[in-house]
Amino acid sequence: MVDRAKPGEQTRAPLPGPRQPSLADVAGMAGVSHMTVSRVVNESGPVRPETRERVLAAVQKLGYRPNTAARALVTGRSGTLGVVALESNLYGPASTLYGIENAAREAGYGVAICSVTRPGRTSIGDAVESLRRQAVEGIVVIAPHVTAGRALDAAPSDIPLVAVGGGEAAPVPVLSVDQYDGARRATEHLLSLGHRTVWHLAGPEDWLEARDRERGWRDTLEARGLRVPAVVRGDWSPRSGYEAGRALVGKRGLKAVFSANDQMALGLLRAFTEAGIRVPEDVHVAGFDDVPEAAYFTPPLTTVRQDFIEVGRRTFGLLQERMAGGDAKARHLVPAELVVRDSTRPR
Amino acid sequence: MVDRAKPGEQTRAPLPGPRQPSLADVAGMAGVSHMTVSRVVNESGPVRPETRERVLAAVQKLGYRPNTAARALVTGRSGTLGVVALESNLYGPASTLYGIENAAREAGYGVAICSVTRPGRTSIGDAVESLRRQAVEGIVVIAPHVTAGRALDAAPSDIPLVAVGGGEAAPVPVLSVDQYDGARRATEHLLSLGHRTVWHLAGPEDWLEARDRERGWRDTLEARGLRVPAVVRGDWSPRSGYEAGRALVGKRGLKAVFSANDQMALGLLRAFTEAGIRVPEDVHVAGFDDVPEAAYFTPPLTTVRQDFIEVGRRTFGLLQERMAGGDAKARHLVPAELVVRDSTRPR
DNA sequence: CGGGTGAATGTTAGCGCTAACAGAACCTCG
DNA sequence: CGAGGTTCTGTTAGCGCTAACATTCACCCG
Repeated sequence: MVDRAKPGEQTRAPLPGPRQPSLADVAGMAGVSHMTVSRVVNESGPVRPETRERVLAAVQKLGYRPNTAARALVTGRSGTLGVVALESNLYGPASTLYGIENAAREAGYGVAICSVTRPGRTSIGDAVESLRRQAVEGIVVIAPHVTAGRALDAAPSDIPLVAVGGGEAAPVPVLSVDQYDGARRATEHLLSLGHRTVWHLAGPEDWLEARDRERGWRDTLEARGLRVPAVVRGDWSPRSGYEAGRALVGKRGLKAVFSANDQMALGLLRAFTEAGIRVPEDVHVAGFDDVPEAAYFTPPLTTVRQDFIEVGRRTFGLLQERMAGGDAKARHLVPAELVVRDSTRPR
Repeated sequence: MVDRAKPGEQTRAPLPGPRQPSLADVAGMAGVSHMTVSRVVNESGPVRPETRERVLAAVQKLGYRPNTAARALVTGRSGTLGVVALESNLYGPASTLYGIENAAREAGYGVAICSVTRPGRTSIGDAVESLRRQAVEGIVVIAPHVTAGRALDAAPSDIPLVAVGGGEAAPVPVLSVDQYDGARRATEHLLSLGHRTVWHLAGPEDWLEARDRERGWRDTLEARGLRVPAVVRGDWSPRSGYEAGRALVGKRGLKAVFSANDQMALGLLRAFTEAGIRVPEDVHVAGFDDVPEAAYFTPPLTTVRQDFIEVGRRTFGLLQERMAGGDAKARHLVPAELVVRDSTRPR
């Protein structure tokens, strides 16, 4: 399959007015060759200050803007990166995207995006392909999803590609927050309050982050020889947290719950409130993410902060390295930080 | 000022391996001219089925991918749109972006983004300029901000540009949710519960959305000859809502509050809870946005839903129209919908 | 059976730019 | 003063593609 999209074909009016000025136009006005203009514009090669002035004046006057297509054609570099974003309206992915985009722009790159709703081997492959058609020089896949990991197995090897939050086995460099350690910290914090065990409201099974967090929780309990309660599973949404909360109400020995994200924790709190269970008096609750709202939940939520902006910046760095020829297959971890609030106030 | 960014200049390794296959390569393998290949690939002009087969096979075998730069150079069309996003990690903007991107991709366009942290005439201008350097064919500015509106006054007229949530006076087509009407509905709903008046926690003064919501609230009260309490102002964040809530506690006649967004409403709820004021028993609260969390606040929040995905889709439609030569300067409104929940349960 | 017709294919030019080299102008120094 | 730099500027070619026109070929019809 090859590019068949012909955007706006029928609808487009003939291009308006006189075309954009070119190097030649500027050159004509400044009385130099187009090559001199190119040198001024790109600051490549020596130009007499006086000549430069004339050229710059002409550039200004004509409103000259380099034609990226022509430049890309001859240099083979488009100056654009691509980002594949899964569920990009979620807080985490959106912030990560933001971080990447900022870092990229500072380095002089443009960013093209392609979002995917339902993950899967094909959809991510399609997204990558769609970006390649836009001639991106490198790709970041924001896809903390198991199938995403599998999709990466089939990742093209002829374009630099890095992933955020991908699995360990991914055949590409991966950067992610240390979910495992974050979960461990949250669980230990809950245990430090004197509980016999900690329940876990996990995220969807096919999300790597959900798995890592669950593993961190489980390992912590097991390392201490504590009972590991059955996992309750949600889908990240507040609604699923609410439903899980209703299911948890009345469980014997329910004293501490670690939710795999803040939104589900919110649902939990809601369900507990409705059932007359008080947090933190009766049950302690911790979340994950530290969304801006978390500090204002009822009660304010103890949670694990992920610095998404930092993740975005470092991801870009990783991609840049990769584009420079480095082929680190390594997995890079950004530490997570426990933020203690009222939902785990000691009794 | 002209493009001076030279991405990855020093770091970049010489391009790896043999270059990407070109039309000529495919042509050679299929035993036809490059022009025939072009026709097959673009489905332009007649090609004998048998020839097409051969060409397609060669395309497949070589992994041919059209070179966008070359195509853009000769056609003058890049197949890319640009989106300037302000605070793109907020729920609303992120969702809008998502909607635009989806609609654009379906129509065969790629999307380049450029986010801006602090708005202002220059920063938005810079963003637009940065996108133009990426040769986008049209631009959407997501910037529900007053200064954004002003920046749009200086918008270049030689590229199709539309805005989301811009002011009425903007010299470009604007699409937005009907903030005024939404605020009116929320206020009337609160009044319908039998209150003498409704307090308002407004958003930042320099946001158009904040202004429209405030106006909707004020007009509703004034139309009924009701007392208009002094506006309390926040910055959209839960924290500012919390602070506003503390300021409101103890005000005489505080029975109903309309918050300009859900996050601030969350802060309000928090402050009220801490002060022993019960919602909805003592005070009624309504928000704006209907973020996914709103239904799970304590108590679940009555709010005004904005369909951001729809906004995104329609914005793209507007831009497409504009690119086709239409020059509707009109302002398009998407209706907002009141969602009633427990925070305004009648007493 | 010649000439018209239309479908299928090929040829050519050029989009705007940069790389690579070629030339001109100016120095420096023995 | 001229060989041998240096600095500045110009010329040429070609990136991969599509638009426009040119050509070929098969076929139909009077």
